[in-house]
Amino acid sequence: MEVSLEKEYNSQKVEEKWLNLWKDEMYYFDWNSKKPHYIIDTPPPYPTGSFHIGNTLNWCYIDFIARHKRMKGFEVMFPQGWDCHGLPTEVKVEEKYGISKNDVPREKFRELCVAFTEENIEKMRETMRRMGFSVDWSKEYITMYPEYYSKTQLSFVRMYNKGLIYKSYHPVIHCPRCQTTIALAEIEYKSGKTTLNYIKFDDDVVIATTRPELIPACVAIAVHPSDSRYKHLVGRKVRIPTTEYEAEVIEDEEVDPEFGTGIVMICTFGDRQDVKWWKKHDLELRVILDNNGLLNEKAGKYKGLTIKEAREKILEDLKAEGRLLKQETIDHNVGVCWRCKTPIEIIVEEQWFVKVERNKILDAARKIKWVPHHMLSRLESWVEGMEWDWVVSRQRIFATPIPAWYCKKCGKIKVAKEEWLPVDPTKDKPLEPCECGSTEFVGEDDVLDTWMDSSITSLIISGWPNLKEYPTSLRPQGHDIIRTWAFYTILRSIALVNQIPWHEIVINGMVLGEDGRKMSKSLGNIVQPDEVIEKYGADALRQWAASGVVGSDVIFAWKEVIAASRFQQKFWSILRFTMLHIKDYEFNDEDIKHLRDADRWILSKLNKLIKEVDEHMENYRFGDALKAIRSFTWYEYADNYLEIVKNRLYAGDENEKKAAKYVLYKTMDVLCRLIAPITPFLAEECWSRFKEGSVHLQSYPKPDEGLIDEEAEKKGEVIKEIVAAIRRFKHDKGMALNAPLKNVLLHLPYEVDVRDISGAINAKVEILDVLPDVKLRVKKLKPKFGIIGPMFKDKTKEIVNLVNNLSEDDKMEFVEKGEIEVNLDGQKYTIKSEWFDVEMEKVVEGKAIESVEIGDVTLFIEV
RNA sequence: GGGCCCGUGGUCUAGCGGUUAUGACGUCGCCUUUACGAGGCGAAAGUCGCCGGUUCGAAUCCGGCCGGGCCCA
Repeated sequence: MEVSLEKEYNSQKVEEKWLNLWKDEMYYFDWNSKKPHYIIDTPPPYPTGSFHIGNTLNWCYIDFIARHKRMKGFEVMFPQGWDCHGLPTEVKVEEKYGISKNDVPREKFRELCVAFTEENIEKMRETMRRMGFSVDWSKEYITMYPEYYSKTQLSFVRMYNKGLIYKSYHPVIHCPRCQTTIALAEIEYKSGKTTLNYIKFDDDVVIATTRPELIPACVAIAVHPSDSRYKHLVGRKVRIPTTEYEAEVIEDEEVDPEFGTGIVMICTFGDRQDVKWWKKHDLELRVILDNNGLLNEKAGKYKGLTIKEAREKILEDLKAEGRLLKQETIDHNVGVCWRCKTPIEIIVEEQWFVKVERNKILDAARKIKWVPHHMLSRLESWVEGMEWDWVVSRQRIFATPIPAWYCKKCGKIKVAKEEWLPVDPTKDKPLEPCECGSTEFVGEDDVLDTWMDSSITSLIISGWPNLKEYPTSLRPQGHDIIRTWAFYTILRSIALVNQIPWHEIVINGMVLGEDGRKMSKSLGNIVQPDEVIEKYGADALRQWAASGVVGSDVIFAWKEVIAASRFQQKFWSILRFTMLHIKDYEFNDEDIKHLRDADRWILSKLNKLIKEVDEHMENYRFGDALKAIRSFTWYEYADNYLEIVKNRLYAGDENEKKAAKYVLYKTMDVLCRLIAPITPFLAEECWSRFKEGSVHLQSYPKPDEGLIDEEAEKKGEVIKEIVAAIRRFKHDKGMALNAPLKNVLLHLPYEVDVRDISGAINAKVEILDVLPDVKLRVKKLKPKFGIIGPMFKDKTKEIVNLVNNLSEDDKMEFVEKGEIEVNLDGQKYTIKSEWFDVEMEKVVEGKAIESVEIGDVTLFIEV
């Protein structure tokens, strides 16, 4: 075993070394293991090609949990998936090859997307491996491969057969540029300016609209029921300008009387509010916009125009008729396609829908433990506000095909049988004829929303359709996808197996840039994990990740990473010191009999630390866990204990040394294991220098209750305080800290081991039985408000002041007798000294020695 | 406009009814003390966003306001 350690901890060298030595098999999950199982439904990232710092935070949390649980004796499944399908890749591939998806055969385009995604996945895997995540790579799943998407299709078939999926005409959100339907969750809102037009429909009916091009689609006119200006209009039929249609004036609470004229036209459809009103008032449907973005014959003479052209033309016509009364510029928010930022439209099309059973989902969500709990309300308010079912059909190519056909003869829908899967209806045929006897079909060329793939991850990792066990233990994810991934997963789990998907969900925050704002290219505040790893190593980045609070957004801070790497150096120096002294030491539990006060003190603290850290880890408080480890290691163990036992280690007798070495060995053993989930490389390297095997295959430390000893802690604290007081004394006197002192005399009301004190301060230490010429004095009377407050209520402050203002002699008498009588507002009160914490002080008069007070200890120092 | 979260030394943060408000970074002194100078010892620095209320007592609980963030409309 190597005993001399290099002075500097080189994280790059160490981390690369372990990346080469560790085997993937260390983290393989075994269904047959007798240990309790812990299954994590990890997020399958979208393969953009770069594993960003937000992913890093999320995966650090997962890895802390996985490693901790493993060491606690669980068989942990930490799978890794990739959510591949979707528009972003289609767009990238189009850019890369300079083509449009319709320029090549569907199959060819799909192949290009697959190849592109495979490269991206490989890049992201590299970063993940470099971070030291204990992923079970044998459980990797990739949603674009048939073995995965056939399960997506299976889930579709089963939900269709249960009546949970249907086809229907419905208003849907449509991106005119991408030529596809998008989900509510895919809308982004951008603020901007627009023109509000005041248009006269009738002499006393003037509406305000930002969408004049939709006037031909106007199916009603609405006013607020309590708007006295327009009471008389309700029920009147008004001719709609530019058309032959008429619309009735109706009342609705949701009309904003402050906006425009307080009269609003309802169109099918200008925005989601129109859809709500259309449904609520059972209005006519007059769709004037086709999904190619052009107006149709229902728009009359405006047929064939684009939205923009129609707007100009209609405004021009209205102006000519004298109907355009006023135009003003206003701020408004416009819904845009999240991908291409084109303003979205609402159109009516036949689509596939998944039923949203709101109450079932809410019941299920409430059975899951949410960490932090308030994240549940985000899901609740989302679900409660849902107006439409989930549109799952998309007009794209790179996605899971919808396994359905339409009979050419009778038009009936034919959904695939389970055993036919996977299928691609654009090239495969159903294996049985239609009920009408026909064998002629048209394959569905719409595909499924990507969330249909990724919302069954909890099921897939559990072996579905042959579930091995369910629900899973944990879902770790960001709060940005509560309304999508979390919501859809719960929906699907209920729909398919009628169970919650996980027992717990832990939500991580977003990573903000150093300026406290969301990381974005335009702000130039992006930090890539690879850059941090290159400079300070994965462990330092992992410590940064641990330092936040789960659920809160975390600011990326280089100084945190630097502080983390300094701690690693400190840890390493402690190991160096340890190895220097224990190289010839055989660990022996018998040596416990040689322990001195200082040893028992630090061991007691160490065992309390174990309890504390484990509790923090169990509750996902990684920041608190790391903080506890750091402050114990640095400020208790290194700064105090090691300084105190140095003299014993260098100059003590055999038994004195044995005790200290016992502590050195034990503490390093525990610290390596405690910190292993957070800094796996550092822990492994340190472990390997003094023990066999991998620290990651050890058990998490368990507290030894027998070593938790309040009495020892009290004595240890006194030793520490005395040593610190002497240091301070020397510092104040301008002496070197190791300068010898003639003599130190101690007076204290209990026995304490002076061996280490003497060694640490470089002086002879004697215990005095009797105090020399000193005077006792009451230094402080600290009121116990918990007792006095309720007793004296509003008199409390005055009582406390009275006591504090007593003369020195009276205070002394008060403490000696245990009570005193005071007058307040002519009333007498008896005050007991036990209602106060009494601090005494000793004063030496006219002596050539200095005295220092620490608690109930008096120090006399002869220089 | 709605929901949720958050305002504590220069910066970030702990505390969430009871002493003199925690810690880190930074700042300022001092120190070649044989693991670590990326270290050690010590010091200065805060009217706990503002205004009310509850209470003997509020950073902490309640209400309002102001400011920030996230998600949504």
